[in-house]
Amino acid sequence: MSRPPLAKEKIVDAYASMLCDEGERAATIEATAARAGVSKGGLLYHFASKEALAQAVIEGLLQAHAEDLERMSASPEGASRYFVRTSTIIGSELDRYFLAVLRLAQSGHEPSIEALDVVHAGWLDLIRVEVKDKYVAETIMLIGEGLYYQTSMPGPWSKGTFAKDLEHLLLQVERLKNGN
Amino acid sequence: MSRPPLAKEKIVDAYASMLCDEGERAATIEATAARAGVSKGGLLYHFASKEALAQAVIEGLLQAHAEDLERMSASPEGASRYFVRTSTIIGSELDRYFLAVLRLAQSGHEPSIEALDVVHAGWLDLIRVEVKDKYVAETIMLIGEGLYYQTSMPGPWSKGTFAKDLEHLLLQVERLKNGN
DNA sequence: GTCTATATGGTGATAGAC
DNA sequence: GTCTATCACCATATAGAC
Repeated sequence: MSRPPLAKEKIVDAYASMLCDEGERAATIEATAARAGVSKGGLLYHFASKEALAQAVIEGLLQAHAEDLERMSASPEGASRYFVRTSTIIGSELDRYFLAVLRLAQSGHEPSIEALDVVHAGWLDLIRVEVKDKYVAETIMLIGEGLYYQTSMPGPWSKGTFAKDLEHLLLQVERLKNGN
Repeated sequence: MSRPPLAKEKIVDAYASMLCDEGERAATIEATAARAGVSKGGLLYHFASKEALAQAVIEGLLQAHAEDLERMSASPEGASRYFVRTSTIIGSELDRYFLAVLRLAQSGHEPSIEALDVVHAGWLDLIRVEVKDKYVAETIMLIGEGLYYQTSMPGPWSKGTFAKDLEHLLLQVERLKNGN
């Protein structure tokens, strides 16, 4: 990373944001260029094709994920609580890249599908270090996943229903872990 | 319903399948027509615009959902177990319509967003009839949601990891319900 | 490094034949 | 009810000016 050209990063970020907010259909090269503040030709100088742009988003996800795994394993609250809690955080870099790659995966983009597999496996592995019972660990992971998908959903119901009950949901996670 | 023209139904089904399998980008009028076995013009006789097609998919979801709620509340195993268990079933009519509307919602389609809110609220309401504790009910719903999103994911990891542990996950749901 | 201009093909929708 | 032909517009990508 060190000092990558500013324009490149702005373009990748714009593309990821477009994918999250408006979907693959709307995430055209021209719309991405406009959001990044460059022209179509300017964008295509940095990324020769749309596929190259997708690749950059995937790399952004993998890097943000690696940093997240470090924070997660170092977290005093424990991996599972960290995972479920941060599932309600939308707008972070990790979150935007994850959602963007998810959109690509959902339209059949193979490299994105593989990247998401790696990311999911990484999270579950860390939860299983803390929570020895395999099925409890999986259940906790599913709660976090469900929470994440609900939170990242556009509708008012999805946005409001679970996120405000986070503390209570974390209590249920504790119950699962401790067997009471 | 009784006896709706066969062609119309085949077209809606083709559009929903395209949305699920290939995403909004690939779900063009022409591709949908080809999958349904009609020409572009033939499709546009039944559905004057793409928006009309989207509306039909939403109606299909709401109807399949209504039927699902009936089965869910009549289910001897209980609403929550029914909900989590059926979250791993992919390929059903309900599943395809849900996923299709989800794709539309994720690209910002307002009517789809509203329909999904209704569907989610309907499921949670029924779970809460069985599971009195609000937060336990929400947790169970999240497990089902997480399971559903993992199962509907293209990658091999997502497909295999949780679905085969379904019985063990249902056991965790019981633990949450019964407080042990 | 960034722009404009342009080639080429896809995409939604209309008109009208059968 | 279904088709072909057609239109206007949009998307990706290239070429070349600055």
